Amino acid sequence: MAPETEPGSEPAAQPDTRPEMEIVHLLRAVAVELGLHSARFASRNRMHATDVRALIALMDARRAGEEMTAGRLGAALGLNSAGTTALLDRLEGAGHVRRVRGAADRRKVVVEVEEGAVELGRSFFGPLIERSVELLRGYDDHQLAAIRGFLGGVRQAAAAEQSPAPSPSRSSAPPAGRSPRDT
Amino acid sequence: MAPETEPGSEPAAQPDTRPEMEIVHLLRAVAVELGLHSARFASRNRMHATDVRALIALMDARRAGEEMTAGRLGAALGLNSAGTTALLDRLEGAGHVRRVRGAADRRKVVVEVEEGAVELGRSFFGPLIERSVELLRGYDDHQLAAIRGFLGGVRQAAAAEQSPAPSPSRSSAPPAGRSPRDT
DNA sequence: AGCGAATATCTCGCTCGACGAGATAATAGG
DNA sequence: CCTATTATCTCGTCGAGCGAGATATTCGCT
Repeated sequence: MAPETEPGSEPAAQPDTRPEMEIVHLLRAVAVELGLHSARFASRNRMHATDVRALIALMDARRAGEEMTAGRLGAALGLNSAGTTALLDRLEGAGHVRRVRGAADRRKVVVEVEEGAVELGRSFFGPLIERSVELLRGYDDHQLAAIRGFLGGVRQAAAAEQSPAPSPSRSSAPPAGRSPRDT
Repeated sequence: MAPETEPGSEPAAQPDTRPEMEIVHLLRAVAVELGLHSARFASRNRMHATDVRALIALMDARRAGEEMTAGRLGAALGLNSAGTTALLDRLEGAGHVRRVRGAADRRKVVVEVEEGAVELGRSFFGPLIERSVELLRGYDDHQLAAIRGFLGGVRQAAAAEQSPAPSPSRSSAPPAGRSPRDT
């Protein structure tokens, strides 16, 4: 039967000592640490987690050359329209973004990141990115392939995990596990 | 002048095309995906992000054979005592944990995870962990060392990052980073 | 053109997680 | 024992995000 490990205490299922677990926990630790890093950036600039996620989404879009509308941003963050409006009010009030009426479709509100916010982000996340690149330079192609493969595999596993309906998955993953959307 | 990339649009600083950036972004994507995975677990079980983090902290402690008190848990999550009490009320109400008065020090409240919650977590995160282990088995020691090294390095970089404590700007930016703690 | 349906965002009222301040209970020290 | 300290809980409040619905703009159909 199950061996007791701590008399007088919980069963405390034995730990799973496979050597691979070390890396699995390490990955989780990195994810947590990156989250805390963002949180630090947030509170340091009087923002909340959502605001930071929004800025990142906006910069990603900018980098990709696409314009980000209020609706798309809200969808990307899993917020409904009311929450999105509140988010934009906050970001705009803080001077991080600017609302611009859509040129083609004037119902839309295109959200543009202020140069200052970009700079703010770069100054905070830049060093971490540089350090990461530096670390990666120390590995050969065989190793880089492993890192890529492992991260890509975990990402897929975490993303695809138990989805009952294997319907056409849009290119950039929908809100996942969430879809408040109104209207 | 900086070369224009998109006429009629923002300056949109050019993308940083270094090949290492692919992995950097991949790591970020994994972190995001793991976060969403937890969020999925949370909403599927009518919990919030904090509740899941709490359960994880509790199970980590359990695995390490330490007992987790209300105070230590709150500190680990960055909650103040009021928030911690509310959190425990929620978790206990949902039947995921149990409050037990400290045996030695009866002021303390030891939080114990119910077996059902452990099972719930295992059934949700288990497959992802198994898949990760499986992926890792496909690499040789040289590659595993790279994965470990990279993740460990990024973790350190994200954790240690800039904390020079410039000047205690009390009233305006108190929570800075972490440790609300009251008392 | 003209009108109703669809779409994009905003406004209002509410819920609930988290905070600050302080109350209560138990322990440790002299 | 009496006081300082520690651990948790209670109470009142703030604010992020939700649901419902209002408003503005565009699209499709006849």
